[in-house]
Amino acid sequence: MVKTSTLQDVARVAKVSTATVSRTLSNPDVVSESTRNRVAEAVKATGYRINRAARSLRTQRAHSVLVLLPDLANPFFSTILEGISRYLSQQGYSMLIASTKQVHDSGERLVDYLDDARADGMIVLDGGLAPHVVAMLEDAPHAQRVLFACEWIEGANFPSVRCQNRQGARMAVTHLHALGHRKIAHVTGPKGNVLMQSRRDAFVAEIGKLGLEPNPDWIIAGDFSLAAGCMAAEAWIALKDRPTAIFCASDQLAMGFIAEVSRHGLKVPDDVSVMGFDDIDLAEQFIPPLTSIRQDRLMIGETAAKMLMARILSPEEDHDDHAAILPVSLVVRKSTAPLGRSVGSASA
Amino acid sequence: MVKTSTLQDVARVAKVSTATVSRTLSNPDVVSESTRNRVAEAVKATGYRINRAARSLRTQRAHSVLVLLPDLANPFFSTILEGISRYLSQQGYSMLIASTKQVHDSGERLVDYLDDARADGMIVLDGGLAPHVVAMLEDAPHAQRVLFACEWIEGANFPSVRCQNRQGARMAVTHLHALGHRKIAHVTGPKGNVLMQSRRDAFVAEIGKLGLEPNPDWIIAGDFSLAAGCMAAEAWIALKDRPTAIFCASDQLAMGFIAEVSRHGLKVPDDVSVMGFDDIDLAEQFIPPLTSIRQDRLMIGETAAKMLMARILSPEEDHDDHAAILPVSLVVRKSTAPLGRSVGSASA
DNA sequence: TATCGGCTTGCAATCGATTACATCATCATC
DNA sequence: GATGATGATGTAATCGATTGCAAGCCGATA
Repeated sequence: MVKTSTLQDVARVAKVSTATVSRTLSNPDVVSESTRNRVAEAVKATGYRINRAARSLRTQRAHSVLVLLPDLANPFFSTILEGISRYLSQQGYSMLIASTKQVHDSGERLVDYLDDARADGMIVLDGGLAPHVVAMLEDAPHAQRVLFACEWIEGANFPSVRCQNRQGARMAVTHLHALGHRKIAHVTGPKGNVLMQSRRDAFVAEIGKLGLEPNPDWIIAGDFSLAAGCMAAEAWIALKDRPTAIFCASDQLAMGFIAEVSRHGLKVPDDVSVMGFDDIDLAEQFIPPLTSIRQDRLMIGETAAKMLMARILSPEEDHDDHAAILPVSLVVRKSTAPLGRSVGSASA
Repeated sequence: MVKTSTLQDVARVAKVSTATVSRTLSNPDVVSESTRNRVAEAVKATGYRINRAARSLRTQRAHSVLVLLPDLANPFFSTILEGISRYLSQQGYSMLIASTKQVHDSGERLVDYLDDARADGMIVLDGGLAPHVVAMLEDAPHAQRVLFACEWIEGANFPSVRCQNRQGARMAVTHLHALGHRKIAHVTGPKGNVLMQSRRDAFVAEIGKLGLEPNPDWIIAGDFSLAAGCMAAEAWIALKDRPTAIFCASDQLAMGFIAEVSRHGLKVPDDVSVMGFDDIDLAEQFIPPLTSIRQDRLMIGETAAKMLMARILSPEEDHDDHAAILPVSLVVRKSTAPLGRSVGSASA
């Protein structure tokens, strides 16, 4: 922190009281035009910058929002952050970042961020919070200030921004079915994860709806990671009756899957069609370019920031937008292909 | 921000003055044990949380650091952020994030973060700041509070954390040379970028040192992105005399390059060896797994945070660690192979 | 002319924590 | 018993901005 001029300095130069300067800055309509000009000049002359700590103390507003990630190193979140930050900075708010793991390890409590005037609200991108942490957040008056994005907590009542996970899974199955595939497998996300559940349940439902044979062996447990994708590929290879198409719950899973089957000399999509979920930036450049379900991560971020800011700025108001469900779309690329193009001929 | 109990409340419960409570919390040694216990109990009873805005106002310390990225959506930075955040939170500091582009677009000035008491210092991951922005940062007393990581500003005097870019480029050339390659190309980073310059210069120097023919056509201008990698591949394909190995200035470039040559029916590493720089998470899972120069991004982040914190906590002291140069290492995977394994036979 | 309302502006309290300085008790020393 | 050192605690000013209230000024109205 660096010494700069204060309201007092500006007031002295403009020959008015600090009250007038403050009003000029935050509510210009109530001061006369001549004063306004004088103050504006004084501000320029002194290079005045408001002291946010002082303003926060007085107004009880931190003017910043905490974004909570399960894992900072996961590239999936970066575009969401971009969206959040874009809206926040437009509103004069700053973005604090922390990871749930780190907060936990350092012995801090999440609610501290709210309680100690560091943040006015938080956007949580982690549906895996421990129950006692959730309980603290649910306690009034914190609950008003918390919003979940992407993931959420089953049974809790926080506002949230989600994408159409079930719809995405349905689109995936429909796509593979339309290509002629009848034996379709699913590699799931991590156990207990709400996204994993939504996508898996919708997958199972859609399989049933299309009259396809449900086979428990064809639902392979994973965890969204590249490594899990590799392991899923091993599991798939070991199957006696191999599905011809795989719907992975994340792009990273799909990439790991493809990498591993390639190592075994199998080709995608010739030997097996594989698709992902998320449409991360790299999906397009992967070899083969990945068919995926696209989420608009920028919009997720912006929507989340917007909803939270609305609640922060008018806490009294009844906000009826309790959950924003954002659309997903199917992006067809090269990792999925019609059944029979070469399957059967090439079981290496 | 949410109403909580204050120092006053604790003082009342513990039947001491606020001064004593404050001392107990920040400098326990100077209060008697009995008082200390009484205060501790009162803190627990009231659920007291320090108000950071008030503390910041009084101490002139924001207890947070701004991290400035060129682009939030770039996954390269996420692990660095993890490293920074890890060290900061350990020190009781928070991490603010902004992108240079956004700050610029919103009309804010970077120095405002320092001037308005939002941050005590900043870590800049963008070497492409406009000169007038750099000039403002160089002005005392800001300069003490700014540190560059990964990239830096040529000619400016900020402390910085870098990795051995030149050494990395040398290792790359040596590796390819050892595989028998004699015609080696380089796809560069963006024009004007300091990393691009370091890597390119070291590349050129090493080519000369090994007695290889320098060919200006074999230095292809890129910009670290996937798309640029694709375009570089086009350029390479169009060459009459094609180099047999390509050293790309980033992994994304290498991935784009490989994707594009694959689309043209060429194989990596059979038809051409390609390697990247950075060793991002995905490099290992790419097909083929990417040979790369590894930077320890977690350590870059931690080191940067540590150096900056040292300067923030004792600004008087003379810090002699002006630039930390972190080691890189060669990670050999499947995208590079000995010359002649099949080159020449397969110019499809 | 006295009164009133509207518009501007100033005074001063306030937000919550820190800290220089003063005070007080205790105990050792001469 | 006076003196002073030591340690523990309290008093009150302070950081810089905001805002309720009061006051001053103006012209309009009765």
